[in-house]
Amino acid sequence: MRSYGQYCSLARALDVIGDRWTLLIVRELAARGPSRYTDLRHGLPGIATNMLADRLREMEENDIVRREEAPPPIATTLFSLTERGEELTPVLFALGRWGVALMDERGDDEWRGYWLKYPLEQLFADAAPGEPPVTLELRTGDGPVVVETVDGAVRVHSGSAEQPDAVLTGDPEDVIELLKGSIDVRAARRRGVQVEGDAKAVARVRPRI
Amino acid sequence: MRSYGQYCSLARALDVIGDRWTLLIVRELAARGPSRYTDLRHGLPGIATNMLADRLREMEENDIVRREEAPPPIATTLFSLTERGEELTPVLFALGRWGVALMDERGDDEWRGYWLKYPLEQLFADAAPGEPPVTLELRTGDGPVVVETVDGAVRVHSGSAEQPDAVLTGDPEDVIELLKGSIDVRAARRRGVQVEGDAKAVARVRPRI
DNA sequence: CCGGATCCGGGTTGATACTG
DNA sequence: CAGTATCAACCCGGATCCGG
Repeated sequence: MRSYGQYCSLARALDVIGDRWTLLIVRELAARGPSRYTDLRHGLPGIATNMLADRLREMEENDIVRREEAPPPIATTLFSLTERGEELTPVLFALGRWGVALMDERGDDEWRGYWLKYPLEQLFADAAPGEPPVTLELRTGDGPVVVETVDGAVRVHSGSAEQPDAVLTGDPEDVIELLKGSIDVRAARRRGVQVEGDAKAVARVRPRI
Repeated sequence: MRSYGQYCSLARALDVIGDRWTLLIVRELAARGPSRYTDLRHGLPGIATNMLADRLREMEENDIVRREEAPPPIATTLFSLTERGEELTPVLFALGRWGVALMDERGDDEWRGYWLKYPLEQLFADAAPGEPPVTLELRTGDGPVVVETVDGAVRVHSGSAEQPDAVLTGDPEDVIELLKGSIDVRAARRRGVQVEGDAKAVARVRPRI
Protein backbone atom coordinates (compact mmCIF):
# COMPACT_ATOMS: atom_id res chain seq x y z
CA MET A 1 0.00 0.00 0.00
CA ARG A 2 1.05 3.46 -0.73
CA SER A 3 1.91 5.34 2.46
CA TYR A 4 -0.33 8.13 3.65
CA GLY A 5 2.80 10.08 4.54
CA GLN A 6 1.41 11.43 7.79
CA TYR A 7 3.13 11.59 11.16
CA CYS A 8 0.14 10.03 12.93
CA SER A 9 -0.01 6.63 14.55
CA LEU A 10 -3.39 5.83 13.00
CA ALA A 11 -2.08 6.62 9.53
CA ARG A 12 1.07 4.59 10.20
CA ALA A 13 -1.03 1.63 11.32
CA LEU A 14 -3.14 1.89 8.18
CA ASP A 15 0.02 2.03 6.08
CA VAL A 16 0.77 -1.45 7.38
CA ILE A 17 -2.59 -3.19 7.84
CA GLY A 18 -4.90 -1.02 5.72
CA ASP A 19 -4.61 -3.13 2.62
CA ARG A 20 -7.49 -5.23 1.45
CA TRP A 21 -7.51 -8.75 2.99
CA THR A 22 -4.76 -8.06 5.52
CA LEU A 23 -6.95 -7.95 8.64
CA LEU A 24 -8.93 -10.95 7.49
CA ILE A 25 -5.70 -12.91 7.25
CA VAL A 26 -4.97 -11.84 10.81
CA ARG A 27 -8.44 -13.04 11.79
CA GLU A 28 -7.77 -16.45 10.28
CA LEU A 29 -4.46 -16.84 12.06
CA ALA A 30 -5.88 -15.54 15.34
CA ALA A 31 -8.89 -17.87 15.24
CA ARG A 32 -7.15 -21.00 14.01
CA GLY A 33 -3.53 -20.67 15.06
CA PRO A 34 -0.66 -21.63 12.75
CA SER A 35 -2.13 -22.46 9.36
CA ARG A 36 -1.15 -23.82 6.00
CA TYR A 37 -1.47 -21.74 2.86
CA THR A 38 -4.31 -23.93 1.64
CA ASP A 39 -6.23 -23.61 4.90
CA LEU A 40 -5.89 -19.84 4.74
CA ARG A 41 -7.33 -19.91 1.25
CA HIS A 42 -10.24 -21.97 2.47
CA GLY A 43 -10.95 -19.47 5.25
CA LEU A 44 -10.74 -16.50 2.89
CA PRO A 45 -13.29 -17.34 0.19
CA GLY A 46 -12.89 -15.02 -2.77
CA ILE A 47 -9.22 -14.22 -2.30
CA ALA A 48 -7.03 -14.62 -5.36
CA THR A 49 -4.09 -16.87 -4.74
CA ASN A 50 -1.55 -14.30 -5.86
CA MET A 51 -3.15 -11.80 -3.49
CA LEU A 52 -2.75 -14.18 -0.56
CA ALA A 53 0.87 -14.85 -1.50
CA ASP A 54 1.55 -11.10 -1.83
CA ARG A 55 -0.09 -10.26 1.48
CA LEU A 56 1.71 -12.99 3.37
CA ARG A 57 5.01 -11.74 2.01
CA GLU A 58 4.27 -8.14 3.00
CA MET A 59 3.01 -9.17 6.42
CA GLU A 60 6.18 -11.16 6.96
CA GLU A 61 8.25 -8.09 6.06
CA ASN A 62 6.15 -6.03 8.48
CA ASP A 63 6.66 -8.49 11.36
CA ILE A 64 3.02 -9.49 11.56
CA VAL A 65 3.34 -13.01 10.21
CA ARG A 66 6.02 -15.63 10.63
CA ARG A 67 6.63 -18.41 8.11
CA GLU A 68 7.97 -21.71 9.37
CA GLU A 69 8.93 -24.82 7.49
CA ALA A 70 7.60 -27.56 9.71
CA PRO A 71 9.96 -30.55 9.91
CA PRO A 72 8.88 -34.06 8.88
CA PRO A 73 6.52 -35.78 9.35
CA ILE A 74 4.46 -32.61 8.88
CA ALA A 75 6.72 -31.27 6.12
CA THR A 76 4.70 -28.23 5.19
CA THR A 77 4.88 -24.48 5.51
CA LEU A 78 3.04 -22.99 8.46
CA PHE A 79 2.09 -19.36 8.81
CA SER A 80 1.49 -17.88 12.23
CA LEU A 81 1.18 -14.51 13.94
CA THR A 82 4.21 -12.88 15.48
CA GLU A 83 3.88 -11.20 18.86
CA ARG A 84 3.32 -7.96 17.05
CA GLY A 85 0.60 -9.66 15.04
CA GLU A 86 -1.10 -10.94 18.19
CA GLU A 87 -1.21 -7.35 19.42
CA LEU A 88 -3.72 -6.67 16.67
CA THR A 89 -6.47 -8.53 18.55
CA PRO A 90 -7.79 -5.32 20.14
CA VAL A 91 -8.17 -3.97 16.61
CA LEU A 92 -10.06 -7.08 15.51
CA PHE A 93 -12.28 -6.81 18.58
CA ALA A 94 -13.10 -3.14 18.08
CA LEU A 95 -13.88 -3.59 14.40
CA GLY A 96 -15.81 -6.78 14.96
CA ARG A 97 -17.82 -5.20 17.73
CA TRP A 98 -18.72 -2.29 15.49
CA GLY A 99 -19.66 -4.64 12.69
CA VAL A 100 -22.17 -6.58 14.79
CA ALA A 101 -24.78 -3.94 13.93
CA LEU A 102 -24.29 -4.78 10.25
CA MET A 103 -25.10 -8.49 10.62
CA ASP A 104 -28.67 -8.18 9.44
CA GLU A 105 -29.23 -10.80 6.74
CA ARG A 106 -27.06 -13.72 5.87
CA GLY A 107 -27.80 -13.43 2.12
CA ASP A 108 -25.43 -15.71 0.24
CA ASP A 109 -22.44 -14.69 2.28
CA GLU A 110 -19.82 -17.30 2.92
CA TRP A 111 -19.64 -18.87 6.37
CA ARG A 112 -17.10 -20.75 8.49
CA GLY A 113 -18.11 -22.04 11.91
CA TYR A 114 -14.90 -21.03 13.68
CA TRP A 115 -15.60 -17.37 12.81
CA LEU A 116 -17.80 -17.58 15.89
CA LYS A 117 -14.80 -17.96 18.16
CA TYR A 118 -14.12 -14.33 19.02
CA PRO A 119 -17.70 -13.07 18.90
CA LEU A 120 -18.81 -15.78 21.32
CA GLU A 121 -15.80 -15.54 23.63
CA GLN A 122 -15.98 -11.78 23.81
CA LEU A 123 -19.69 -11.08 23.84
CA PHE A 124 -21.13 -14.17 25.52
CA ALA A 125 -20.80 -15.69 28.98
CA ASP A 126 -22.08 -18.56 31.11
CA ALA A 127 -25.56 -17.61 32.32
CA ALA A 128 -25.19 -19.86 35.39
CA PRO A 129 -21.52 -19.82 36.36
CA GLY A 130 -22.21 -21.72 39.58
CA GLU A 131 -23.53 -24.80 37.81
CA PRO A 132 -21.35 -27.57 36.39
CA PRO A 133 -19.80 -26.61 33.05
CA VAL A 134 -21.55 -27.55 29.81
CA THR A 135 -20.36 -28.40 26.32
CA LEU A 136 -22.23 -27.70 23.08
CA GLU A 137 -21.43 -28.73 19.56
CA LEU A 138 -22.52 -26.46 16.71
CA ARG A 139 -22.95 -27.81 13.19
CA THR A 140 -23.66 -24.87 10.96
CA GLY A 141 -22.37 -25.78 7.55
CA ASP A 142 -18.69 -26.57 7.39
CA GLY A 143 -16.74 -28.19 10.23
CA PRO A 144 -18.32 -28.40 13.68
CA VAL A 145 -17.20 -26.23 16.58
CA VAL A 146 -17.21 -26.91 20.29
CA VAL A 147 -18.54 -24.32 22.74
CA GLU A 148 -17.67 -24.82 26.41
CA THR A 149 -18.33 -22.86 29.57
CA VAL A 150 -15.15 -22.32 31.59
CA ASP A 151 -15.04 -20.26 34.79
CA GLY A 152 -18.08 -18.27 33.82
CA ALA A 153 -16.72 -17.53 30.37
CA VAL A 154 -17.22 -19.22 27.00
CA ARG A 155 -14.49 -20.94 25.00
CA VAL A 156 -14.76 -21.98 21.38
CA HIS A 157 -12.61 -24.19 19.20
CA SER A 158 -12.94 -26.19 16.02
CA GLY A 159 -13.70 -29.89 16.21
CA SER A 160 -16.20 -32.30 17.70
CA ALA A 161 -17.02 -32.85 21.35
CA GLU A 162 -16.90 -36.39 22.77
CA GLN A 163 -19.86 -36.02 25.11
CA PRO A 164 -21.68 -32.78 24.32
CA ASP A 165 -24.62 -31.77 26.49
CA ALA A 166 -26.36 -30.59 23.35
CA VAL A 167 -25.81 -30.50 19.60
CA LEU A 168 -27.24 -27.68 17.44
CA THR A 169 -27.54 -28.23 13.72
CA GLY A 170 -28.86 -25.61 11.32
CA ASP A 171 -28.21 -22.35 9.52
CA PRO A 172 -25.74 -20.08 11.30
CA GLU A 173 -28.26 -17.22 11.47
CA ASP A 174 -30.78 -19.35 13.32
CA VAL A 175 -28.28 -20.99 15.65
CA ILE A 176 -26.89 -17.57 16.54
CA GLU A 177 -30.35 -16.19 17.26
CA LEU A 178 -31.01 -19.16 19.48
CA LEU A 179 -27.82 -18.56 21.45
CA LYS A 180 -28.58 -14.84 21.66
CA GLY A 181 -31.91 -15.73 23.17
CA SER A 182 -33.84 -13.69 20.63
CA ILE A 183 -35.73 -16.87 19.70
CA ASP A 184 -36.43 -19.91 21.87
CA VAL A 185 -35.87 -23.59 21.15
CA ARG A 186 -39.40 -24.01 19.87
CA ALA A 187 -39.01 -21.17 17.36
CA ALA A 188 -35.58 -22.37 16.36
CA ARG A 189 -36.94 -25.83 15.63
CA ARG A 190 -39.65 -24.26 13.52
CA ARG A 191 -36.89 -22.62 11.47
CA GLY A 192 -35.23 -25.95 10.92
CA VAL A 193 -32.67 -26.03 13.70
CA GLN A 194 -32.16 -29.48 15.17
CA VAL A 195 -31.65 -29.36 18.93
CA GLU A 196 -30.44 -32.68 20.29
CA GLY A 197 -29.68 -33.27 23.97
CA ASP A 198 -30.29 -30.96 26.88
CA ALA A 199 -32.05 -27.74 25.84
CA LYS A 200 -31.19 -26.26 29.26
CA ALA A 201 -27.50 -26.48 28.39
CA VAL A 202 -28.13 -24.31 25.35
CA ALA A 203 -29.50 -21.55 27.58
CA ARG A 204 -26.23 -21.44 29.52
CA VAL A 205 -24.47 -19.63 26.66
CA ARG A 206 -25.94 -16.14 26.62
CA PRO A 207 -24.86 -12.59 25.69
CA ARG A 208 -23.20 -10.63 28.49
CA ILE A 209 -25.93 -8.20 29.55
CA MET B 1 -15.58 -1.13 -1.90
CA ARG B 2 -16.35 -4.53 -3.15
CA SER B 3 -17.89 -6.64 -0.40
CA TYR B 4 -15.95 -9.54 1.06
CA GLY B 5 -19.18 -11.52 1.01
CA GLN B 6 -18.58 -13.14 4.39
CA TYR B 7 -21.04 -13.57 7.22
CA CYS B 8 -18.57 -12.17 9.78
CA SER B 9 -18.85 -8.90 11.65
CA LEU B 10 -15.21 -8.04 11.02
CA ALA B 11 -15.65 -8.52 7.28
CA ARG B 12 -18.89 -6.52 7.35
CA ALA B 13 -17.14 -3.68 9.17
CA LEU B 14 -14.34 -3.71 6.61
CA ASP B 15 -16.92 -3.65 3.81
CA VAL B 16 -17.97 -0.27 5.18
CA ILE B 17 -14.82 1.38 6.56
CA GLY B 18 -12.08 -0.62 4.85
CA ASP B 19 -11.65 1.76 1.95
CA ARG B 20 -8.62 3.92 1.70
CA TRP B 21 -8.98 7.29 3.48
CA THR B 22 -12.24 6.41 5.23
CA LEU B 23 -10.85 6.02 8.74
CA LEU B 24 -8.68 9.09 8.35
CA ILE B 25 -11.78 11.10 7.51
CA VAL B 26 -13.32 9.75 10.71
CA ARG B 27 -10.18 10.83 12.58
CA GLU B 28 -10.52 14.36 11.22
CA LEU B 29 -14.16 14.63 12.19
CA ALA B 30 -13.55 13.07 15.60
CA ALA B 31 -10.63 15.35 16.40
CA ARG B 32 -12.04 18.62 15.04
CA GLY B 33 -15.80 18.24 15.18
CA PRO B 34 -18.04 19.41 12.34
CA SER B 35 -15.82 20.48 9.46
CA ARG B 36 -15.99 22.09 6.07
CA TYR B 37 -14.92 20.26 2.95
CA THR B 38 -11.89 22.50 2.62
CA ASP B 39 -10.80 21.94 6.20
CA LEU B 40 -11.06 18.19 5.68
CA ARG B 41 -8.84 18.52 2.64
CA HIS B 42 -6.31 20.44 4.67
CA GLY B 43 -6.27 17.73 7.32
CA LEU B 44 -5.88 14.96 4.75
CA PRO B 45 -2.78 15.97 2.80
CA GLY B 46 -2.45 13.88 -0.32
CA ILE B 47 -6.13 13.10 -0.82
CA ALA B 48 -7.52 13.75 -4.28
CA THR B 49 -10.55 16.01 -4.21
CA ASN B 50 -12.76 13.55 -6.05
CA MET B 51 -11.75 10.86 -3.58
CA LEU B 52 -12.84 13.02 -0.64
CA ALA B 53 -16.15 13.78 -2.34
CA ASP B 54 -16.71 10.08 -3.11
CA ARG B 55 -15.87 8.97 0.40
CA LEU B 56 -18.09 11.56 2.03
CA ARG B 57 -20.98 10.46 -0.15
CA GLU B 58 -20.43 6.78 0.67
CA MET B 59 -20.03 7.53 4.36
CA GLU B 60 -23.26 9.47 4.29
CA GLU B 61 -25.03 6.50 2.70
CA ASN B 62 -23.54 4.25 5.37
CA ASP B 63 -24.74 6.47 8.22
CA ILE B 64 -21.25 7.41 9.37
CA VAL B 65 -21.28 11.04 8.26
CA ARG B 66 -24.01 13.65 8.24
CA ARG B 67 -24.03 16.63 5.88
CA GLU B 68 -25.64 19.84 7.04
CA GLU B 69 -26.15 23.09 5.23
CA ALA B 70 -25.38 25.63 7.92
CA PRO B 71 -27.71 28.64 7.78
CA PRO B 72 -26.42 32.19 7.26
CA PRO B 73 -24.24 33.85 8.39
CA ILE B 74 -22.13 30.67 8.18
CA ALA B 75 -23.68 29.58 4.90
CA THR B 76 -21.49 26.60 4.22
CA THR B 77 -21.71 22.83 4.22
CA LEU B 78 -20.65 21.15 7.42
CA PHE B 79 -19.77 17.47 7.70
CA SER B 80 -19.99 15.71 11.04
CA LEU B 81 -20.06 12.23 12.50
CA THR B 82 -23.35 10.51 13.13
CA GLU B 83 -23.80 8.57 16.36
CA ARG B 84 -22.81 5.47 14.47
CA GLY B 85 -19.71 7.30 13.30
CA GLU B 86 -18.81 8.30 16.87
CA GLU B 87 -18.96 4.63 17.78
CA LEU B 88 -15.88 4.14 15.65
CA THR B 89 -13.66 5.81 18.27
CA PRO B 90 -12.72 2.47 19.87
CA VAL B 91 -11.51 1.41 16.43
CA LEU B 92 -9.44 4.57 16.06
CA PHE B 93 -8.02 4.03 19.54
CA ALA B 94 -7.08 0.41 18.94
CA LEU B 95 -5.44 1.15 15.61
CA GLY B 96 -3.72 4.28 16.87
CA ARG B 97 -2.40 2.45 19.89
CA TRP B 98 -0.98 -0.29 17.70
CA GLY B 99 0.56 2.30 15.39
CA VAL B 100 2.51 4.01 18.18
CA ALA B 101 5.27 1.44 17.76
CA LEU B 102 5.65 2.58 14.15
CA MET B 103 6.31 6.23 14.98
CA ASP B 104 10.06 5.99 14.65
CA GLU B 105 11.21 8.81 12.41
CA ARG B 106 9.28 11.83 11.28
CA GLY B 107 10.87 11.82 7.83
CA ASP B 108 9.03 14.26 5.60
CA ASP B 109 5.63 13.10 6.79
CA GLU B 110 2.91 15.67 7.02
CA TRP B 111 1.90 16.97 10.43
CA ARG B 112 -1.08 18.70 12.06
CA GLY B 113 -0.92 19.69 15.69
CA TYR B 114 -4.44 18.57 16.55
CA TRP B 115 -3.54 15.01 15.59
CA LEU B 116 -2.11 14.94 19.13
CA LYS B 117 -5.58 15.16 20.63
CA TYR B 118 -6.41 11.48 21.01
CA PRO B 119 -2.89 10.21 21.64
CA LEU B 120 -2.40 12.70 24.47
CA GLU B 121 -5.87 12.30 25.97
CA GLN B 122 -5.70 8.53 25.88
CA LEU B 123 -2.09 7.80 26.74
CA PHE B 124 -1.15 10.73 28.96
CA ALA B 125 -2.30 11.97 32.35
CA ASP B 126 -1.60 14.64 34.95
CA ALA B 127 1.50 13.57 36.88
CA ALA B 128 0.37 15.58 39.96
CA PRO B 129 -3.42 15.49 39.99
CA GLY B 130 -3.55 17.10 43.43
CA GLU B 131 -1.88 20.31 42.29
CA PRO B 132 -3.69 23.22 40.61
CA PRO B 133 -4.35 22.55 36.91
CA VAL B 134 -1.89 23.72 34.28
CA THR B 135 -2.22 24.85 30.68
CA LEU B 136 0.36 24.39 27.96
CA GLU B 137 0.42 25.71 24.42
CA LEU B 138 2.18 23.67 21.75
CA ARG B 139 3.41 25.29 18.55
CA THR B 140 4.66 22.53 16.33
CA GLY B 141 4.21 23.70 12.79
CA ASP B 142 0.69 24.55 11.81
CA GLY B 143 -1.91 25.95 14.22
CA PRO B 144 -1.20 25.89 17.96
CA VAL B 145 -2.95 23.50 20.33
CA VAL B 146 -3.84 23.88 23.98
CA VAL B 147 -3.09 21.10 26.46
CA GLU B 148 -4.81 21.30 29.84
CA THR B 149 -4.93 19.08 32.91
CA VAL B 150 -8.49 18.42 34.07
CA ASP B 151 -9.33 16.12 36.97
CA GLY B 152 -6.13 14.18 36.60
CA ALA B 153 -6.61 13.73 32.87
CA VAL B 154 -5.33 15.68 29.87
CA ARG B 155 -7.53 17.58 27.41
CA VAL B 156 -6.41 18.91 24.05
CA HIS B 157 -8.02 21.31 21.61
CA SER B 158 -6.94 23.54 18.77
CA GLY B 159 -6.30 27.20 19.41
CA SER B 160 -4.24 29.46 21.66
CA ALA B 161 -4.32 29.71 25.44
CA GLU B 162 -4.79 33.12 27.08
CA GLN B 163 -2.49 32.55 30.02
CA PRO B 164 -0.52 29.35 29.41
CA ASP B 165 1.83 28.18 32.15
CA ALA B 166 4.28 27.22 29.42
CA VAL B 167 4.65 27.43 25.66
CA LEU B 168 6.57 24.79 23.70
CA THR B 169 7.76 25.64 20.20
CA GLY B 170 9.63 23.19 18.00
CA ASP B 171 9.47 20.11 15.85
CA PRO B 172 6.66 17.72 16.77
CA GLU B 173 9.10 14.83 17.30
CA ASP B 174 11.08 16.79 19.87
CA VAL B 175 8.08 18.26 21.66
CA ILE B 176 6.55 14.78 21.93
CA GLU B 177 9.75 13.31 23.32
CA LEU B 178 9.84 16.09 25.88
CA LEU B 179 6.28 15.37 26.98
CA LYS B 180 6.98 11.64 27.05
CA GLY B 181 9.87 12.38 29.39
CA SER B 182 12.35 10.52 27.23
CA ILE B 183 14.38 13.74 27.05
CA ASP B 184 14.53 16.60 29.59
CA VAL B 185 14.12 20.33 29.03
CA ARG B 186 17.86 20.81 28.67
CA ALA B 187 18.08 18.18 25.94
CA ALA B 188 14.97 19.49 24.22
CA ARG B 189 16.47 23.00 24.13
CA ARG B 190 19.59 21.56 22.61
CA ARG B 191 17.43 20.12 19.84
CA GLY B 192 15.92 23.51 19.17
CA VAL B 193 12.76 23.38 21.26
CA GLN B 194 11.88 26.72 22.83
CA VAL B 195 10.49 26.29 26.33
CA GLU B 196 8.94 29.51 27.62
CA GLY B 197 7.31 29.82 31.03
CA ASP B 198 7.24 27.27 33.83
CA ALA B 199 9.24 24.15 32.99
CA LYS B 200 7.60 22.38 35.96
CA ALA B 201 4.22 22.71 34.25
CA VAL B 202 5.59 20.78 31.29
CA ALA B 203 6.41 17.83 33.56
CA ARG B 204 2.78 17.59 34.64
CA VAL B 205 1.76 16.05 31.31
CA ARG B 206 3.23 12.54 31.34
CA PRO B 207 2.46 9.09 29.91
CA ARG B 208 0.18 6.97 32.09
CA ILE B 209 2.36 4.44 33.97
C1' DC C 1 -12.78 30.99 -2.02
C1' DC C 2 -16.06 26.89 -1.55
C1' DG C 3 -17.58 22.37 -2.98
C1' DG C 4 -17.19 19.77 -5.91
C1' DA C 5 -17.26 17.17 -11.27
C1' DT C 6 -14.53 15.30 -15.18
C1' DC C 7 -10.89 13.11 -17.39
C1' DC C 8 -7.02 10.26 -17.82
C1' DG C 9 -2.78 7.42 -16.62
C1' DG C 10 -1.08 4.17 -13.52
C1' DG C 11 -1.33 1.02 -9.74
C1' DT C 12 -3.97 -2.54 -7.26
C1' DT C 13 -7.04 -6.28 -7.25
C1' DG C 14 -9.64 -10.33 -9.24
C1' DA C 15 -10.12 -14.54 -12.06
C1' DT C 16 -8.10 -18.16 -14.16
C1' DA C 17 -4.48 -21.06 -15.87
C1' DC C 18 -0.45 -23.23 -14.96
C1' DT C 19 3.84 -25.31 -12.42
C1' DG C 20 7.85 -27.38 -9.38
C1' DC D 1 0.88 -28.04 -1.45
C1' DA D 2 2.40 -23.57 -2.26
C1' DG D 3 2.69 -20.83 -4.96
C1' DT D 4 3.77 -17.91 -10.35
C1' DA D 5 2.09 -15.96 -14.65
C1' DT D 6 -1.05 -13.52 -17.24
C1' DC D 7 -4.48 -10.37 -18.31
C1' DA D 8 -8.79 -7.80 -17.54
C1' DA D 9 -11.39 -4.85 -14.46
C1' DC D 10 -11.50 -1.64 -11.15
C1' DC D 11 -9.86 1.84 -7.89
C1' DC D 12 -6.92 5.65 -6.90
C1' DG D 13 -4.04 9.91 -7.67
C1' DG D 14 -3.19 14.18 -10.04
C1' DA D 15 -4.56 17.75 -12.84
C1' DT D 16 -7.94 20.59 -14.65
C1' DC D 17 -12.20 22.81 -14.89
C1' DC D 18 -16.67 24.80 -13.25
C1' DG D 19 -20.97 26.85 -11.10
C1' DG D 20 -22.15 29.53 -6.94
